[in-house]
Formats: sequence, structure tokens, C-alpha cells
Amino acid sequence: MDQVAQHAGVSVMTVSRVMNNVPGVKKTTREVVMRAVKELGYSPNAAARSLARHGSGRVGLLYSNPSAGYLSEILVGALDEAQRSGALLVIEKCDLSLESEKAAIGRLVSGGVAGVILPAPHADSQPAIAELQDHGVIAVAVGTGRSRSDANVVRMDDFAAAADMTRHLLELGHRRIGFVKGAENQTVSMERLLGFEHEIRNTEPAATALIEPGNFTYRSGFEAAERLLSDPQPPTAIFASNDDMAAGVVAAAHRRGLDVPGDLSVAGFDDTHIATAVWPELTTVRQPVARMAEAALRIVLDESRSGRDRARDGKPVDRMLPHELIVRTSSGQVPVRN
Amino acid sequence: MDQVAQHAGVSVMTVSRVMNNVPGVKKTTREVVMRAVKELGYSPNAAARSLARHGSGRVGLLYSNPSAGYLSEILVGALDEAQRSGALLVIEKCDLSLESEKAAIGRLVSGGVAGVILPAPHADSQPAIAELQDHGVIAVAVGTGRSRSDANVVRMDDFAAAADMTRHLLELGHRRIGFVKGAENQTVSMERLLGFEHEIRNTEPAATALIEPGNFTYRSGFEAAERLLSDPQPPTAIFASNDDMAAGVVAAAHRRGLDVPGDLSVAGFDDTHIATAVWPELTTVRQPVARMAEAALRIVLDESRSGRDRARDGKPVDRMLPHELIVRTSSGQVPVRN
DNA sequence: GGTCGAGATGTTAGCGCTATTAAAAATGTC
DNA sequence: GACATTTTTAATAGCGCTAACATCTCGACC
Repeated sequence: MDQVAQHAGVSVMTVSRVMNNVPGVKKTTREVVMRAVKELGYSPNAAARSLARHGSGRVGLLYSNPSAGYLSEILVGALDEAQRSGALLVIEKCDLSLESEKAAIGRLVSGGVAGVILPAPHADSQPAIAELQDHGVIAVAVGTGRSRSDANVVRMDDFAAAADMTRHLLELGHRRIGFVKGAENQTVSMERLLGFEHEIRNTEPAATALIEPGNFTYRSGFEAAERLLSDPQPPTAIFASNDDMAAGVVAAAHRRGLDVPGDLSVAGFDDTHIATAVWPELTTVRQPVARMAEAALRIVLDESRSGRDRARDGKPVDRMLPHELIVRTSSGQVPVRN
Repeated sequence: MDQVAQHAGVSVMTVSRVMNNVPGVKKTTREVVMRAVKELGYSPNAAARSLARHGSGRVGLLYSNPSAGYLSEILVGALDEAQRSGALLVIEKCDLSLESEKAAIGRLVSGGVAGVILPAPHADSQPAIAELQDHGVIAVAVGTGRSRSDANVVRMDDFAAAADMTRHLLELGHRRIGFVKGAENQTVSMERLLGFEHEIRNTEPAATALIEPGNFTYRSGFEAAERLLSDPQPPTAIFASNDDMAAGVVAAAHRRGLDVPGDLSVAGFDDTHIATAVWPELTTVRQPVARMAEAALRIVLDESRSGRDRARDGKPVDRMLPHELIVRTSSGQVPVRN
């Protein structure tokens, strides 16, 4: 850093200001510094930064055992941003029991984290958020269905995404569509269901929805499909609330000798690994998980820095990231009824 | 740390020595310090440590897009150990092309890492290892099949594990067993095949092996199973070289109306997420991925510290971690021939 | 022209830890 | 018991960066 400062003919402090995008640096100076940084190939030392910032920049991440692919995306996103902004990621494992969650949060707090990222399914854990709040630690829920008044939230528009997917199926001509719900304890499950129902209700000619419970596991998807397909008038498309369940649906269809998408269209949600692992590859909704994790980390960092002087005043952040409909080969035109 | 030192009646340096297991501290002193550490709930600051150690403790991790579940386990293991030993993980993404690999390594090296962890499939990338060596950076290959003379290795005994699984199938009475090979460019594929063949050859009464190519993807497993099952004398069990392919095998069996394990036993390898996601849950071999990542990180740290004074002398480390046979419901007694 | 003030930069003092060097205590030797 | 030798412990100086405050620059205004 000294070298950069010398090369640019300024003091180290100015370099620091430039590197951190602190306002109050003349544009020309900033440019000179930037050029020096590039020429010398300088990159700041995360450890030193974290140290000088008084241990700020320690961020916790609670994880249990979600869809695995989900976790790796979360980790990659968070780690990436952590590196960029010089934060230190402290990850802590727990299972879904309340004690375990509480214990993990305790470890995180005593580890001196400024904030904690709560990916699904912890994003909907009221006790976890309350616990964090009690300790004065910033909480960011990632992948929850709704905005919250007591915690920052990073999410996608599950309602709109489910509606998009439903519209896709309707446009392919399907009018009898099965839906496999997600786990009850996650708010996204409800949002996705509502988005589905909203589109079904508002279509012309009218469509019929066949709704089955599920809990985000492959097996529950398989079983729901078994029930749906043994209906005297089975659906021509099934929309499962996540990819694991959609894979289960495909398996159930294959077991009955049904072709996908020839006889049955299948749609998933999340675009996790399994979506492209199974065959045919799943039509699904891409959830920008890595980007969401990045955003969550950024929120913790921003809040922890600004929150020091100004009292806890404002509303929590609610950041919504765009989703994307991914059409692959598991969905197709409605079969012609003989 | 000051507090701990005061509480224990020693200097901070002694505390530092104790925390780092440096030899040259009297046993009694060490105990006193330990007690003080516990009573005060002290935990060292990773950032400060990394800073003082002159930036040592920066470790790179190259990842592409492996089995997803694999990546998250690697990350969790590495991150966990990184935190414990105060190292900083720098992760870098790349795809399988050589330029991309080289570019990622370049970024890592200029980021000043002491070593780089290469999980599969990069573990078998000769150019990557050579590149690292050129830059004088420690390389650790994780999940390769063989020991190497030019890089440290953390692995499991793929040969023995495949043999174990084969023996399991033989003990269930199967004598006509299909095997789906892994990708050609990974050494573990060969090890697993050899382990399988070894057991098949050494069994009484004699067994028959039906070997099909595969490339670790669900689809290749599916297709291999299609070929195996359309044999006039189909196997009663299929052993796939990883879980994704095993899931494909199960799907192919279901599609033909075969019950698993009633008509066909299926075995996988790795015990990734998909093993318990599909139904029936897969009998597989547990690969201790997280533990392997931990070990890899530790090797980098140890080597980088000791390597400073003594010249590059000794053989590279070859650490083999134990595997475990996981019997679930996808494997069963050989069906009685009618 | 001189004073004021706001914005732009520079200075200094650590953040928590470890290397290094110096000192003290324990051990051994005759 | 005096001295050399080996442990074991203490003191001090940074690692690379940023917060807080000090200083400077320069135009506005009386």
C-alpha cells in the first residue's frame, strides 16, 4: 500500500479511501490512485483490513442440510463476496432442532460476528431471528417467502416465479395441472402455491388444479405423483415446488410407463444440480442463490458499518433478486387426447 | 490475549505458544494457560494471526462444477479447518479447459496463496500440478486414485472400497453383476473398476461381470443400465461407479417395471446427496469428503510452515482416509430364478 | 486583503497476533 | 559451588490496514 501511495504521490490514507469507495476524494486523485493500483497489481490484504476494522467483517453463516446443491451455491456466493470485501466467513453447522440452532447461534455470537446469514430453511425460523436480535447481531434471511419487519431479507419473487411457470404450462395447452406443495414450515411453499393458483384462476379456457402435499424431498414428490397419476382423470402436467420433488415425479411417471414430456410435462423449481442431472432435464425456475448470498453478505457489512453511529432506526432491508424461467426438455405441448 | 496471559500469570507470548502447540512450553505452564483460556472463553483472532504470520495461511481452492454435493462438502470441510487454524480460504472457479484452469491458478498465485487444493476432477490434471509447481506453490490433490511423486495427495482407497462393495453384492448371492465405469480422465475410475474385477475373479462359485462405460453423469448411468438390462441374460445387480449414475440405473430399472431391490440390486459410490434423495435410498460407499478437505488444508499449512527453512527435500505427503460401506435399501438378496 | 469554512489530504496510533531477540531459570559438568 | 548449556519465559517490534483527528488548500464573503 505504501508503494501505491508513493507511486501515486499521495498518502496511504488516501489510497485506503479510494480502495473503500469512501466519499471525499477528488475525482482526479481517485483516478491517479486507481492507475497506480493497476500498475502495481496491488490487492488489499483482507486480514489486515479485518483487523484494523476492529474485527468487523466477521460474518456468520448457519447451515443445516438443505438441498446440498443449494448449500454449495450459497457458500460460493458468500465466499466470493467475502473475499472481495475482505470479510471473514464463519460457518456453523446445526440441525433443525431449536436447541441445536440456538447453540450454533451462541457459538457464532461468541465468535464475535457482526451478522449472521440464515439461508433456507433457517430463514423462516422465528426463534433464530429473535435470538440474534437479542444479542444485537444483524440477521439476514435468505430465501424466505416474505418481507419481515424484524430482519433483513434477501429473496426472490416466489409468487411471480410460480406464476411464470404456470403460465408456461398453460401456454403449452395444459388445462389439468398437478401441483406438489413444499414443506409447510417454509414460507416460500405458500408463495409458490399462491402464484400457481393465481394463474390457474385467471386463465381462459378454465383450468383445473390438482394439489398434493409434499415436503421438498424426492420421495414426497414421487408419492404425490403416484397419487396424482392414479386419478381417473390424471393431469397432463405436474408442477413440483422444487427440483428434488420434480425428479421424484419424473421417476413415478417413468415407472408407470409414461413418457416425459410426451405423456406428462414436469416442472421443477430452483434449478439445483439435480435439474440437469436427471433425464429429461427439468424445466425449472432459476433461483439466483449465489447472487442472493452475495447480497446477504453485503447487507451485513453495510449495516454493521453504518449501524455503529446512527441508532437502530430504519426499516430492515428487503432485497428482491430477479428469477428466470428455464425451459428444458421435461415440459412440452399437451398430448392430444385420443 | 492479554487478559488470558494476565489471568494465567504468564506473558502473551507464552499464550501464543500454547495456542499454536509450539514445543518448548513446560507442561504445567501449558495447563495453566489452557485453563485460563477456557475460563475466559478466549478464541484467537484469525485475521490478526494471518496478518502477523506474514500473510501465510492463504490457501487456494480450485473448483469447477463437480457433483455439487461434493463441492459443498469440500467447502464445508475446508472452511471448517480454515477457521480452526486461522487460514484464509481463497476460492476460484474455473471450468475444465486448460486455459481456464491456468488462468484460475494464475489468479490464485498472484493472490499470494501458499498452496492450492485441487479437488476432483482437477486432482488428476497434470498441467495444473505442473503449473503450481513452477510457481513454487504447494499442491494438494484431493480425491485422486493414486499416489503421486510430484504433489501431495489426500484420497481414499478406491480399490478396496469397490472391492468391499462387490463383496457385499456377492454375499447377497449375486453372480451376474453389471458395472458402470466412471469417466476416463479420472484415475479413481480405474481404481474402482480394478477393485470390482479383483473381487469378481476371486469368488467361488464363479461370477460374471458385465462392464459398461459411463462418465459419472446420471444420463450415462441410465444408458448403461438400458444396455445391461436388454441383455438376454441381464445382471441381477448393477454397481455404478458413483451415485449419480446409480440413480440413473434405478430410473432405467423402474422404467422397465423392475423393482429395486426385488428384481435388481443397485449400488452407488460416494454417498452424495442424491444417494438419499432418490428412492429407494442407495447402498453406497461413504467417501469422507469433508475430512479429506480438512486434511488437505492442514497439509498446505504444515508444508508451508516447515518448508520455509528446510529446503524442498522429502517425498510429498500421501494421506489415505478410511471409507465406509453404507448399506441402504437399494441392494438385496438375489432374486430366486423361476 | 483578511478571515472563515468546507472539502481534500496527511499523521498518528493502534487492531490482535507472532518473530525475534534478550533474559531468566533450570539443568548438567567438573 | 562456579560455570557452560539448555530449556523456558519475557519484552519489543512490527504485519497491512483503517479510525480519528490534525492539517492544509482554496474560494467566498465582508
